[in-house]
Amino acid sequence: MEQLDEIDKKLLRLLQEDAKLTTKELAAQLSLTLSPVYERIKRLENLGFIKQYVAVLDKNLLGQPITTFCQVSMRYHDKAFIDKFEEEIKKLEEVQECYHMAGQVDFLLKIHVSSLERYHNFVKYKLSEIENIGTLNSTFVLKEIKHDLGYPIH
Amino acid sequence: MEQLDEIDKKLLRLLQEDAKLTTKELAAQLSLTLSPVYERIKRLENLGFIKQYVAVLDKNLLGQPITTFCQVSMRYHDKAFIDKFEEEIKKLEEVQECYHMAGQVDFLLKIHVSSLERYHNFVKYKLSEIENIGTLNSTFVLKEIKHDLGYPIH
DNA sequence: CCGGTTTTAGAAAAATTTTCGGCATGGAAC
DNA sequence: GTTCCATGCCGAAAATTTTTCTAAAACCGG
Repeated sequence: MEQLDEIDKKLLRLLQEDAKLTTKELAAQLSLTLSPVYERIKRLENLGFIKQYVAVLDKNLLGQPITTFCQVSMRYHDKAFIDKFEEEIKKLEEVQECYHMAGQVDFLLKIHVSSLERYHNFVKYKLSEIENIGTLNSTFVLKEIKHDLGYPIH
Repeated sequence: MEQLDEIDKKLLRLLQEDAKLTTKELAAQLSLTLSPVYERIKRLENLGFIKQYVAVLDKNLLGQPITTFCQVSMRYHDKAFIDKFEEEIKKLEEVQECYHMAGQVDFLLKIHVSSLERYHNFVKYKLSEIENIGTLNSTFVLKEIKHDLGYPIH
C-alpha cells in the first residue's frame, strides 16, 4: 500500500469503475501523458493490485434473479470434514461465494438460482448431499440495496 | 435470455473471466472472424447483458483484509424508516453490499475494513448512528473459500 | 425456388496499445 | 558544489486492436 502514490490510487479508483477507459482518457484525468500512465498500469498489474479485468453481467437478464444466503453448520469439526466440505462447495456452480465464518455458524454461502424450485433442488440434491452438514438456514434476498464492485482507496 | 444463442453465451462466459481478451482471440475461440464477434459484443452491451467492465483489485494489498457480515434488524418497519436506512447505508463507503432480506433479520451488510478497531468505530460512530436500528449482529469472515465473479450461463 | 432479412467475411481506416530513446528531477556520494 | 545514478515523465514511432463498411453467404417464410 505504501508502494502507491496519489496518482496510482486515483488510477485504481478509475479502473475499478471502468476498465475500458483508454490510456488517453486516463492520462487526461491524471494530468499525465500516455507513457507514464501505461507504465503505472503495468506496474499495478505486476504487483498484483490489479488481479484481473472482467465484464460485469446482468444476472436478471441471464435468468438468475434469485439470490439467497445460506448459513451452514457442520456436525463435526475435524479438519478432514472441513476440507472435504470446502472442496465440494467449490464444485457447485450455484454457489458464487463461500466464507468460513467466526461465530455460531461455520460457513456462509451466497447462492444464485433461476427459481425457487431450483433452489429447492439445489439444497435437496446438491448441498444436503455433502457429508457432515449439521444445520442449514436459508434467507432470501428481497432487494439489492447496494452492491459496490470496487473498494474505497485512501 | 432467449435472445442469446450458444455463441453469445460462450462469448459472455469468456468475457466475464477476462475482459481483456482481444476480438481476435475471441474470434479464434468462437470460430468466427472479427466482425461478427465485434457486433455481438456491441449487441450484448446495448441489450444490457454486459453492464460494465471493471478492474478487480486485491483487497489485502489495498489494506482492507477484514470482511464482516452484519445482520441488521429495524425497530419499526414504517416505509419512511426503511427508506431512510437505505439512503444512509448507501453513503457508507465501508458497506460494499446491502440486501433487504426475508426472514427474521431485515438487512444483511457486507463490510470491508482495514482493522478491527476500524470496524469498531464503524459500528459505533456510523452504523449505530442511523435511526431506528433495533439489533446488530456482526460475524467475521475467517477465510474466503470461494468467490466467483461471474455467473453460470446455460 | 424465390425474395427478403440476417449474419458473416474480408479489407481498409481510425484509434489504441506498446515500445523506446532521451530529458528533467532529486537524492547520494564524494 | 559537483558528479553520478536512479526514477519518472515526455514525445514519437511501431505494432496491434478497434471500428467501419461493402459484398457475399446463410437462413427463413411463402
